[in-house]
Amino acid sequence: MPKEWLKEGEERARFRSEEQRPNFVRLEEAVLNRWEKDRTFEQSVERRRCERLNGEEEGCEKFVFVEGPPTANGLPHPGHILTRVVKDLVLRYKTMQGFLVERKAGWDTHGLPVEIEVEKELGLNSKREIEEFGIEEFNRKCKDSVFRYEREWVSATKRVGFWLDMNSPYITFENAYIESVWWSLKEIWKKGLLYRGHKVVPYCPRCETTLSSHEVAQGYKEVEDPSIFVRFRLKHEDASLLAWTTTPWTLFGNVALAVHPEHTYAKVRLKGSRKEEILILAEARLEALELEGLEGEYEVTERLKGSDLEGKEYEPLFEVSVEGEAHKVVTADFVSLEEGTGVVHIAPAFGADDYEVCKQKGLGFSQPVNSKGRFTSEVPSWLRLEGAFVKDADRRIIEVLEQRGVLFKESAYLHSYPFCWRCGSPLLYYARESWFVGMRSLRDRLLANNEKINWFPAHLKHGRFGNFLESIEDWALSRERFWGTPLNIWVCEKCGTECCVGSVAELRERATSSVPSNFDLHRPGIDEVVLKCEGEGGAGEGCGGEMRRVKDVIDCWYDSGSAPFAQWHYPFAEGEEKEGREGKEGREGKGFKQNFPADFITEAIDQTRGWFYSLLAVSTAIFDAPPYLNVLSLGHILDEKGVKMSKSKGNVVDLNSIFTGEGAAGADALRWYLYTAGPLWDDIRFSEPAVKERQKKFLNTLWNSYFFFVTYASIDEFNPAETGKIPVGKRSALDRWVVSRLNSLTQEVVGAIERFEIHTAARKIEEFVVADLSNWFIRRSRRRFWVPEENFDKDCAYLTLYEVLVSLCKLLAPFVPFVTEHIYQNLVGAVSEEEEERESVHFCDYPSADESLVDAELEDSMSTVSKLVEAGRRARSDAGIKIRQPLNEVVVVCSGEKQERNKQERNKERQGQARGESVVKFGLEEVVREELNVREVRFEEVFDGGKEYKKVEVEVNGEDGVGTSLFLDTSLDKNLLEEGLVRDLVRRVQGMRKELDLEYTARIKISFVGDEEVKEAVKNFSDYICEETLAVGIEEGKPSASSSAIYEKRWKIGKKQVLLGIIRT
RNA sequence: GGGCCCGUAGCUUAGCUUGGUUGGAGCGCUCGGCUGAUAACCGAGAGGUCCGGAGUUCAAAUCUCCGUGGGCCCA
Repeated sequence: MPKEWLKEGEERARFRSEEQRPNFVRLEEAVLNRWEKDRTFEQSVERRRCERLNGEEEGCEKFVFVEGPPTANGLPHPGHILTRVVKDLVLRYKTMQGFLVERKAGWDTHGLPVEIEVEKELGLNSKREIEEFGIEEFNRKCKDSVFRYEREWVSATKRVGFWLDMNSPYITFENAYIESVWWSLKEIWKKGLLYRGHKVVPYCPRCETTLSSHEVAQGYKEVEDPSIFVRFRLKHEDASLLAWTTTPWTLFGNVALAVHPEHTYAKVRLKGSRKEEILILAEARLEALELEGLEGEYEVTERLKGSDLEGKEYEPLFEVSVEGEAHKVVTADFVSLEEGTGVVHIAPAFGADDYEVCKQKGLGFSQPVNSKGRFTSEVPSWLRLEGAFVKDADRRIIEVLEQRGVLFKESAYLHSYPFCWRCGSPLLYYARESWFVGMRSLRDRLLANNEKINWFPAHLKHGRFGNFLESIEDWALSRERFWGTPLNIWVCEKCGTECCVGSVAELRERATSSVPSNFDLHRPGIDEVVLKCEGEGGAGEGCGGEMRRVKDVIDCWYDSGSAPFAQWHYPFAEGEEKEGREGKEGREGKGFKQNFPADFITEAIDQTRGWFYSLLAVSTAIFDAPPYLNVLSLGHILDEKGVKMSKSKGNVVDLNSIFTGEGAAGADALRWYLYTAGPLWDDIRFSEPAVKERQKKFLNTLWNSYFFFVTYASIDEFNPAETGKIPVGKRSALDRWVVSRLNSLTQEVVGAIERFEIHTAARKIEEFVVADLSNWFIRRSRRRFWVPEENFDKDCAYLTLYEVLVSLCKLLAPFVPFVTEHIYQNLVGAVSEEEEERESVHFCDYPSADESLVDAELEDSMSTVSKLVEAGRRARSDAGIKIRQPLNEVVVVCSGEKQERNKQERNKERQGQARGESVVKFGLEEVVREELNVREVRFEEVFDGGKEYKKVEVEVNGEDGVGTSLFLDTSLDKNLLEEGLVRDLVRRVQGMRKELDLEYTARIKISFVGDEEVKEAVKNFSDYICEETLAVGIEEGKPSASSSAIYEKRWKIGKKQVLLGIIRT
């Protein structure tokens, strides 16, 4: 650009020059520093809070996100990084789309896993030892432990570029949070949904604690247990029901026998060698008898349905007292015919199904085992089993059954049985008293609220999650533990009245002694608070006795399920609650009502029955509303072998090696890898080389495209602001094509992100960058940039590339926020007049497709062009003529319609010229001509090439492509050969310039030694050679002076030897 | 044991909704070409029981059923 174009005193805008091979890690760290310094994240949010729309100040629409709180008592795992970068992508995208997206961090801090970690550290082994150690101190240790790795979490979060407000997070152990949880529990209590009951839970008798399902799953072992078939004699007829069990010790707790109501049962008369008797069992399980060798020694005397057996009474096996009705046959759907006899022994103290069926049928309860897993005095004394561990008593029990003549058969049974993962004791399924939330009665509401939620992937809605809701159980809320939100129920020691305290104020009001202002609501302090019995409602009708808190804490899933309101200390936080989100007012508030329901949450698939459920459960119980409208479930990160990464397996990749150090890939590379690996809901097989590969493929190509632009734009002193707007319609076909592709791409990307098909969006962008932008547009345009003089087409090329790069930055900003920020700040920051525009790509609006710039026909034609070029190259390859050798022509044979279109395209250009517009040189034909290095491209309907022409079929999409073929003229004359030779020389000189690492604009002198043909070729094409290589001259002979400024190299071109020397001027 | 998801070249995967020429890419491998943006790129080649079986159909990677291997959640 000539200097004289500049107005006087005007500073020339220059793009900052770049390294060809950037250190992405350093680049990212620089961007992070700048974000920190400029408070870019905070600004990106605030700018949407109060934006000028149509001249009026108005807050933007909210897009509400709730952070699923992690626990910081362990290091962040690649799986956590995945959720963080997915959240970040969606939230940045929505922000750029103009939504106000606040992002409050959260920490999940309570629960058994935390306690167990601390127990390990302290060397404690049981609840009793914790109590001896002191609950206060123990809980203090727990509190410390949950932030042990906070620093690592915060730094990892920042390092991957997850913009999250970690300065004011919600923390589940804080009093305010607990108070909100208490409030919600009281709401549930007021609805009569919080009740005390029994639940059969996996229980370790040695540790005296229940185990969570996760812990149970860790401890299954294959063991051999006794398998016994036992007769239960009917009271009013001469027959026995035959039942099967693998846990003889549970027979002391027998209360009933269960049969399936629909299945057929057989009355069987045994005869032959055995003592004659009548047994009843499921017909389908008669094989149980046959296995006993009774084939042919029994006959079926009667068949009846299970329901016919209901109500029959039988004689108890042992004299154990039962509270309530007992020893009857009941029907139950869970009775299976796959094992046993179809008659199931029911002990409500030792089985969840057993407990449920007894409750339903109004039967009693018997608990002959204490909390240490030992028999109580309920067991008849003559058995001498009192105090014995239940699992050790099986042998003795079998002997007694044998003696009593009720043992029908005994064998060994190999199955998997759970053991305590910590101490190795066999677990018992054991009925414990527990507090429940009556979710079963809310089933229909849960299902109805689930209908209002969009699930990604969709199958979860009515699949895994829907099925789970269909058969929802009451929520066993209480835990007999220490570190958790204390259950806010107090019971009167005198009259048994229970009350639920819903706030700290209420606690203070009803306490018999004063509660200090900074009172910690955790155990053990809260256990000391005694209330005065004023009846349930606290209206003074109580007995006046002392009320003490039940000792339980609550399931920490309830904590995180309360996040939508508890993070705002709802309903206690004052002055922030205005209208709800649906209303027109008050959308700017920070309170619960402005942020409910959430628009979006995402976590890994294992949260389906975890957080995704606990949120819905709490929200349904209290507000009867869905807590989130869109939920994205993510897959897990597996290691290279496809095994889930976990601490215990030791296969967790240390992500620090990706974020820091020499040759590390960086956060953008990691993000891009995770986004492109596959659908987010599928598991990802993670490997570091794969991350590197993504970087090589995508980030480097993106960078190179940018680098190319910056390099040449600097040489040419191109400034988009000065060039001004050139309507896309006036630019060359190549420009119009890439702009069309960009807009098509934008359309596809936005659509894919909306469906959370992030991988589709990312892969489409990658394809565009690598194939369309870099390998086609830029490669094809190289010569357009290389022309030394000013020209309209060059301006078009620069402007087009510039615009595409800037748009691409915006399109990519949510995906790879660092490199796009860096590129954007150079491209736009260097030239834009608008202060706001310059600051950050993340303040920009997300691109939307301009459909007027999409030219499907042109895209189609270009794809045909590339097919023709491919075919031409194949033809050359077949003919053994390299691309550098110019040829006379190619002839494309295709339908008349196609030719017509081509003609139109050419006419358009000519009309443009006729109107005096700047010359648009690059039509599609031109692309083929240059790519195939031929002097002419001809289109014919029919062509018979003859033997000089190499014919190749072309595969062209669409109907008019049928029968398209290409003929390459392979004939060579002296002039063509000479030009080919010259191009070989130019190529060698360029290679030498590159080896010398010369400035792009450096001038040189060339010397050469070669045969007569070389001499003649150089003579005829010396201008061309000089122009291409920026040489001031080319001379025959060895360079006169041998100095260090001379670089000589001997080349073999075909069969010729050529010596080339270049001299810097 | 139950529910849901996944299985395509040595590896990573597209295609499956709506069945229709010869299942398409990338990495890696062999050969050739291009290149003063590129760690790239282009052309040719080698590499597939589309997990197995059955069914529906004129036609199945695609739809249905039954297996099998893996994953997740729950018993």
